[in-house]
Amino acid sequence: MFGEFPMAEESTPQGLSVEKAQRMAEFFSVLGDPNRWRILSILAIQEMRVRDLAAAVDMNESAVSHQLRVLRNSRLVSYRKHGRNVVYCLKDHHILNLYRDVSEHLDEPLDEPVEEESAI
Amino acid sequence: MFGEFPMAEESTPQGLSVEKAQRMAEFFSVLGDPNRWRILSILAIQEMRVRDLAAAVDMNESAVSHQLRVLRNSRLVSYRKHGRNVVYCLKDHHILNLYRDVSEHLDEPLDEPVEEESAI
DNA sequence: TTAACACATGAACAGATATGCAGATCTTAT
DNA sequence: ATAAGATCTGCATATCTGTTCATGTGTTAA
Repeated sequence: MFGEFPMAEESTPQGLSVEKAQRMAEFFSVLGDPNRWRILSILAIQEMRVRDLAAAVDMNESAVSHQLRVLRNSRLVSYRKHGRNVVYCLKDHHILNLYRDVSEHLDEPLDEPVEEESAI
Repeated sequence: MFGEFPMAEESTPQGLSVEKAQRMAEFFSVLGDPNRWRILSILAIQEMRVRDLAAAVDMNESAVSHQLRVLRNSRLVSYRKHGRNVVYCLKDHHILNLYRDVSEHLDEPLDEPVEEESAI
């Protein structure tokens, strides 16, 4: 199930390969920006053209365009052209699962380290 | 289910609040680094002290310690002290769900924009 | 054709981030 | 007590990232 992310013990655990870790990190970085989340959350409600999107998130149209490119490259949004307008919409709804999972995580309590007696 | 992430249409869709988007982004940023993924993936296999972890990911012990602090602050790892050693382990296994979901996403195909006839 | 509009793109700047080094803390061993 | 070991922390720095401004491309309207 976890591919390169085995749960079984080994003598020298490898974990993810550098390449896979890199790809993971690249994707999560895309969701590591608040403005991209705001854009995505609006597109989850309704598709919208760039101009209106910029107004909705109170951002420069250019900035939104730059961010939309990032989201396109990550295949999180798709788009279609309406004359001189470009309408964007949420493409991969997997993102809603991510939102839910992380939302739950953010509500979990924080706990303290445990002190033990003997050394390793 | 999605809290501030409603699916229903509105006259002026709001999407996530700036604050919620910020918290989301902060968490995803933590997973936006390849070395942190490698650390997490090893801790998913077995708990480990800092020194061995550093050797396993071929990183400076200081760098690993810095990253572990980030992971601690995000409550992704927990730790316990064994004498002068500190043993870290994966705390929140939600991360395995995230890994699975994103892994699937990364394998999805990329498609092209659709050209339409009339303007908006 | 010309002008206005919508969006994309490239360069540049400011702010954020990861890493390495040096030093500090705390623990165990001699 | 002294030394050595394991980890953490503050600082400096090189790199990355997001935004803005200016410009470019393509489309609609006059």
